[in-house]
Amino acid sequence: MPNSRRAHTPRPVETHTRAERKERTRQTLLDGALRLLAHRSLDGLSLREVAREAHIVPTAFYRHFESMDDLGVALVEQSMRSLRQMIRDARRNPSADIIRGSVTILAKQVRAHEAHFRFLTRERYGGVIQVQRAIATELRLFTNELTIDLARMPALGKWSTDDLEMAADLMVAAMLSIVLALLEVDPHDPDDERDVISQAERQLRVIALGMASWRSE
Amino acid sequence: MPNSRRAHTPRPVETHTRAERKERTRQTLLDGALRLLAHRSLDGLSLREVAREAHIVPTAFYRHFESMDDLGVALVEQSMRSLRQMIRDARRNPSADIIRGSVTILAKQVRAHEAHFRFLTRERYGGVIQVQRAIATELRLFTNELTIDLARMPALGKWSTDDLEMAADLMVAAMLSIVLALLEVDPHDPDDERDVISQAERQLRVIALGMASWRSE
DNA sequence: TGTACATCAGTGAACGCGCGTTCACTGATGTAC
DNA sequence: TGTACATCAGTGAACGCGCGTTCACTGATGTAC
Repeated sequence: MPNSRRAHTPRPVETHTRAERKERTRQTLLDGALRLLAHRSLDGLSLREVAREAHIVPTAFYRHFESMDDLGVALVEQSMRSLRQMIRDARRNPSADIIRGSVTILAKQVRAHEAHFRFLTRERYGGVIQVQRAIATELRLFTNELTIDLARMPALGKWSTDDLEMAADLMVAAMLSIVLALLEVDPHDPDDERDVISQAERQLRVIALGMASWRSE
Repeated sequence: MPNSRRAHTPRPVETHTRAERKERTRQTLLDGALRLLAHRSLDGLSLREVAREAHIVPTAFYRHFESMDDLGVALVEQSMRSLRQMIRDARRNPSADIIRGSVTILAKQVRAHEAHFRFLTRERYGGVIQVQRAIATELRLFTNELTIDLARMPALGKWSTDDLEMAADLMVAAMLSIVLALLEVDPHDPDDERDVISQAERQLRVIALGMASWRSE
């Protein structure tokens, strides 16, 4: 017996439970929004555009999000998963050369989740206040974790908390500028990308050297 | 004899030539737009809002700018004047402690032109491509000048151009993150501001120390 | 200095459009018996 | 397993609104003589 359902509900695929279908549509909305945000900011994106991109009627949007701001926050959460994954990878990294290893992981994650990183860097100071706050909070967590990692290093055992934070903050600033450089580089010019990575490594090495000669009070 | 002009043309002030009046209105539009951009991005700002803020009918906007994008680029140019002024101040600075002097100037300029710096940092990755390009170009010029300054320093005489650029780029990244921290700090909490400035100085000192131990190939 | 005409910054009505949001609805999926 | 009812993701018409842009205009300022 062939499928007798009418084509009212879109995409009569193999997943049939309501919850699964709903989750699928939600993800379609998020993916579509992220696609539209590649070259624009959340501020200039309309609910109707996002619904259109997801092949859904505008009113159905409300079954998934209260507003575009709400969707923005969900997008931050999803993008942050990429960021956290990166940190976990870097932590697990047993590489002898920590700097080279970290930059390699950074570059790989940025390439694998370009849209997410583009969204995060753009909205960090972009517009919607809730979104900005969500990003700021996550970045502060990142800096705090790095501070703790630094505190555990024998060479920095005598540093003041203040100085550890200062150093972690500087390293995060350097990494952010590396992320931005990676996103700006022509993604299919391996030479340019190699240059950016080489410069990134040297910048982090300069910071490490500076930390080695630093005398914390 | 009292002023016999009818109140058709707004604000019958002492400047009477057409050119002066026009320039004044143009500036009113720019100032109003900057005010509206304090907490939002250019992408979400409408022509009619800007006209309203300047007490002008929407159609009169076109006597001054072709479009909102055009106004955006003009705003970049104006904001960049603050940035360039800062660089000139820093260059002229005969301070014994270059780092402390530079950070002081940076903080002063940011406080004196908060709206400009807020606009620049927000739109750097914000939306309108022309605006982004204008900002990126100006920042590259800044980095290039700093590279030349570094090349002139005796201690760095043997550095490769590549490494000089790497170091200048790192310093600019650090300064940008300082600007962002200054803009985020509660502007009327002098303690917070002092902490940010102190951290900024130490970060630049770490970089300087690192450069001192760096062996350029 | 006075007159006649040109310029042009700002006006105001009008347009068609996409927007966010409301509402009553449909019909497939889920559940209780 | 079959039936009757509840749930709810998605529909489609409708709304009022602010938007960018056009157009013909006004009247103060500028210019030529």
